[in-house]
Amino acid sequence: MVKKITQNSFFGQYSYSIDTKGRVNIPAKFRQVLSNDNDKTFIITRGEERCIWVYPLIVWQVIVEGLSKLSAVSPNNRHFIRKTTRYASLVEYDKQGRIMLTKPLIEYAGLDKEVYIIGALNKLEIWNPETLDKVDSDDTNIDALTLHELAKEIIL
Amino acid sequence: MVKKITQNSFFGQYSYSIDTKGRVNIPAKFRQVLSNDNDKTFIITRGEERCIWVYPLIVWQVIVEGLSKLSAVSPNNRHFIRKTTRYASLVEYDKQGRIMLTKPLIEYAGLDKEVYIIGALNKLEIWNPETLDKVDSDDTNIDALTLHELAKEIIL
DNA sequence: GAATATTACCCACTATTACCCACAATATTA
DNA sequence: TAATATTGTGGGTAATAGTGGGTAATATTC
Repeated sequence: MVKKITQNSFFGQYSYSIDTKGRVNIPAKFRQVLSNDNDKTFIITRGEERCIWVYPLIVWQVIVEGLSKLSAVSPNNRHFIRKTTRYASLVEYDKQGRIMLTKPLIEYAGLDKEVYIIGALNKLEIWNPETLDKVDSDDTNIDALTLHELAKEIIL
Repeated sequence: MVKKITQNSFFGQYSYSIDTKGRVNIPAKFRQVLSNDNDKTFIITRGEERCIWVYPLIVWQVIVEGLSKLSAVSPNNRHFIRKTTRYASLVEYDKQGRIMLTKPLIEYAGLDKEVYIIGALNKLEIWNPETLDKVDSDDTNIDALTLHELAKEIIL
């Protein structure tokens, strides 16, 4: 039995392949820490930097709640809400543990046969390996000083 | 019964071997000081300088808590979270007290049959002996001033 | 409504992992 | 010192995981 403490908490990088039908396996390690009330259901949507974000149903619901509290009067908020929900799609995994990705999302993330699936705490990310490596090595967006501050607060 | 004060606190260096299935024994001395709530579970991940870091579940949990407080909206935070969690993997030790290392981590640390397992306070480190010796004798990375500062803070 | 594409639901095969049991070497206890 | 328990290491086997594909049901298009 899986510990409560690790539920819906994902980390690690895995290499998987998409088949001709657009299906990808959800890594077994991730399926094992899903809380039961997710009911095999994920929400897939556009992530930042050309990846696909995969949220367990329960986690997604919390996000929606948060969004609904944002006032729709502010243009910023409206934009953020639209951006987050517009490309979202609900999927269930099959007997073999695979979900089917939508064509628009596959295209958005530029996915080929091989993909990386990485755990990002409350969600998963699906990447074209090349894209991830590029984003990873490109630290022009990253402020080294802030990183250093973060590292001081969180003892590794 | 083990004293609270020594729980999840590791010291010393041991020599062990990895078998053909990628399993390594967790030294008995280390298993004995694990707090029960770890439930035989570790998180293994990439360490600095080509070693593998092995965190008891409870220790890791504190790190994750810190990370969860960071918003994913900031690129800096996303980068830091991904960097920290990307190569992590949850493992349990078996009846014989062994954990199974993942292929990517074995490769990263350049592990052969023989390894050193050393206690590093809140975590363990698994090294290829050659790599450790090299890192150990090469102190060009060490900033003497920082060492001096550390020595002032921590009475040895 | 017919033709075509898409999806849901099976089944099958292979590689990997989890779960045993075994045993020698070392440590502990009587 | 003899007996017993623990530790480190190896290996066999059943179960699981990852991947591919067939086909019937459903949806879409003309």
